[in-house]
Amino acid sequence: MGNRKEIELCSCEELNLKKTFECGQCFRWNVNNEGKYFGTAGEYPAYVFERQGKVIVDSCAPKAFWEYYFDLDTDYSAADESFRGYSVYLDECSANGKGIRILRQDPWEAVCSFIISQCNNIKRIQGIVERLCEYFGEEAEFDGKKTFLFPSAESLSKLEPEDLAVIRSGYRAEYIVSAAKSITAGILDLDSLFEMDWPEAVRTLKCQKGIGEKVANCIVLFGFHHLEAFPVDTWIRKALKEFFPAGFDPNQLGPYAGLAQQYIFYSIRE
DNA sequence: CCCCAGGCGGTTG
DNA sequence: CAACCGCCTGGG
Repeated sequence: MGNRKEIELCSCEELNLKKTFECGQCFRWNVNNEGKYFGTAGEYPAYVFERQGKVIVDSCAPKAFWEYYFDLDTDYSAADESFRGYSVYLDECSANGKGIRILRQDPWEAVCSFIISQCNNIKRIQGIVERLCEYFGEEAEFDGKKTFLFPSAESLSKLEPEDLAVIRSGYRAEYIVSAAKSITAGILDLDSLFEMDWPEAVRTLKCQKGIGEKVANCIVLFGFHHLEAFPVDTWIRKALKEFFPAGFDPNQLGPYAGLAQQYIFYSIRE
C-alpha cells in the first residue's frame, strides 16, 4: 500500500463518473457535499472526482489499479461501433449513455452484492451492503475517517444466516452465507471463472444456491468482465418488450452486449 | 391496510 | 416445461 496521492486518470469523456457509478453496477460509491465520490474498490478507499475536464483519483492505490478498475484499456469507441445500427433505439441509448464504463469489481464483492440485489431497489441494496461492511468488514482509515472494507468470503463463511439479521437482508442472508461457505470450502472456485467462457461461467455460478440466471449474468459482467453477458431484469424486460415487440436476442449484439445492456438500463432509469 | 420491488427455489400440473 | 407462490424487508 503506497502513500496517499492524487492521480490524473483520464478525460471526463472517456469516463463519466455519474453515469458509471449510478447505473446500478456498483453500490459503494456515494457523492459527498463537495461533489466528490467516496467509495472503496478492493482494499482501497478513495475519492474520485472531476477537475478541469479530467478524472482525478485520490487514494493509496497505484495508477494501474484504477486503470484496471475503470477498464481504461478497453476501446469503448470500437465497442460502441460493434452494435451500432442494430436498432435506432439502441443507438439512442448508446449516445445517451456515452461515458459509462463496465467496472472490474472484486469478484467476491460482485457475487455477494448481486445476491443481495434480487428483488430489491438500489437504495436498499446500498444500505444492506453498507451494513454488511460495517458489521463484518475490516476497519480501515482514510482522510482521517473510519471506513470499512468489504468482508471476505472466509470471514462470512464462519457465520450462520441468523448472524446476518443486523444487516436486514431478509431471506438473502441464507444465500450469502451459503456462497461464502462454498467459496471457502473450494466448492465454488471464483478464480476459475476468469478462464471460462461466458456460458460456462454462468452455468457454474447457477449451481450455487441463491444465484439464478439474472444474478449470474450480473456477476460475470461486473465481476469477471464477461462483456457478452446481458442481464435481463424487470426494467430491461419492459424496455425490450416495448422497443423490440417482434422479439429480441441479446446474442446478436455480439461480444459487447453487456455494454449495450448498461446503455439501455441507464436510459430507462434516467 | 395492501401491494410490490433490478429473483430464486420449490412445488405443482 | 410453465405457472405459481412464499420469502425478509422497506417504501408507496
